[in-house]
Amino acid sequence: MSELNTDRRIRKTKKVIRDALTDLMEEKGFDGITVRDLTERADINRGTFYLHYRDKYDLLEQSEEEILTRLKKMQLDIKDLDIEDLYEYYLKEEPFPFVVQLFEYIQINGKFMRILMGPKGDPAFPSKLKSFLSGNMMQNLYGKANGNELNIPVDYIIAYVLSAQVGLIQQWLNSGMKESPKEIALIVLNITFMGPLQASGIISLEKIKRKSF
Amino acid sequence: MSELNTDRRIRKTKKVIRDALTDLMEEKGFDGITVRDLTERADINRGTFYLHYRDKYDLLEQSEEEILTRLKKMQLDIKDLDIEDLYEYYLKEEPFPFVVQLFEYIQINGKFMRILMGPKGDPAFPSKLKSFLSGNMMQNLYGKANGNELNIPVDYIIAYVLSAQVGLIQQWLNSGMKESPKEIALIVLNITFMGPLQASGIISLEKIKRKSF
DNA sequence: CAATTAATCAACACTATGTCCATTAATAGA
DNA sequence: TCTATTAATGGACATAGTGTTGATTAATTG
Repeated sequence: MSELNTDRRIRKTKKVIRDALTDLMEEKGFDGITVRDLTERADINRGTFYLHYRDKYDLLEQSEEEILTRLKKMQLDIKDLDIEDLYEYYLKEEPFPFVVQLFEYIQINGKFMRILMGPKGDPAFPSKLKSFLSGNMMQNLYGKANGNELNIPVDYIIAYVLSAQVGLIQQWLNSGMKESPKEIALIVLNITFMGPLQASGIISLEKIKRKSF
Repeated sequence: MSELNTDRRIRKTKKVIRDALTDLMEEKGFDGITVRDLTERADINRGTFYLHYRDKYDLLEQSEEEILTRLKKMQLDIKDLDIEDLYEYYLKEEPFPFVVQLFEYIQINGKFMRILMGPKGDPAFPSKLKSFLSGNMMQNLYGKANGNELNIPVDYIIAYVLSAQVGLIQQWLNSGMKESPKEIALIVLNITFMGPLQASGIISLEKIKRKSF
């Protein structure tokens, strides 16, 4: 409900504060920012800041929360995602719709998310993004991945995939979002399914097979 | 040379400050820490801190730098690493020695690195670690990965692999370093070579082959 | 147009910063 | 063991940021 603020002044104030946050984070990093910095940059009275946020941490949290809750809203219809469904898309060489949707939304908040996940950003945000992605895609992996021949603990598989996917998002943001959401979603699908070395053609699929298999 | 400080007092002071940094970062996150906090926790005079560090950022940077330069020292003998060499290890089911060495060193600084890369840590450290890993392992991938059938830009492959590997390191640290450096190095090798879904047995190698190939 | 409420301004006590200086204590080397 | 050196201490300083308050001004809504 905090979105549907009726008073134009509040909307305007919150906007300039958040714009100031984005810019200043890029310049000096989040923990180099003071409330003074924010209000000077936003050209508002310092007291006004405290009318809306408890402190700079509250501002950051609210800004992140807004992004994550909107992401969660688009997630509802794919709760019972199966690896076989994904496989169908892989065969059709089509990106999975949810992932396209995800990148479309990321694109909207591109600048802020790029900074948030960058070296001057919030060290907690990648974890938050991972646990969002995890909620979507990882449930049924748990079951299927047990008892694999190499005995790699499932947690490592999950950590690998989540971290890699966040890395792809970061690379996309840092390189200026040149690919369309569809294109980048297809890249994600292919690398994830084939593995990085196979998808890039560095190693052929045949070479992977090992004597022991 | 800053390591070989002859004066015992300096060594002692730096140690208690860095221990305080580690503990306080775990408790309240780096940017919640004040110099007062540090010196109270370390039980030294506040002025003493400024005898050794310019501010808390200097302390963090020196602490990270120490870890990274030591890492770089062990890296020298594997500069001309080839993907074929790695492939030999993969076939022999043996971890690559440098990676074992890497995890042995990480283990020594386990607690600090875990916190540094965690949600209360330094958002810049994962990038630093990536660029270290990149210096080692990525040069010759650039050449080989061009002109792959899927036309995935090489930067995405690299971002994927680096991010995934950092994710494995984090998972290892966060789960208490239960696997030996050899074991975790082998896990890294297998997942990287086969891809996560294949290594975990979720998808068979045969299924990956696609009509278009 | 009137009632409401957001934004401003100035002031407050408080905490942290980084830098002094004089003094004390520990250390290394002769 | 003694001495010169230098690290650590304790206290003080100006400066800057924090979060809150109360009185005042200005914008917004219905």
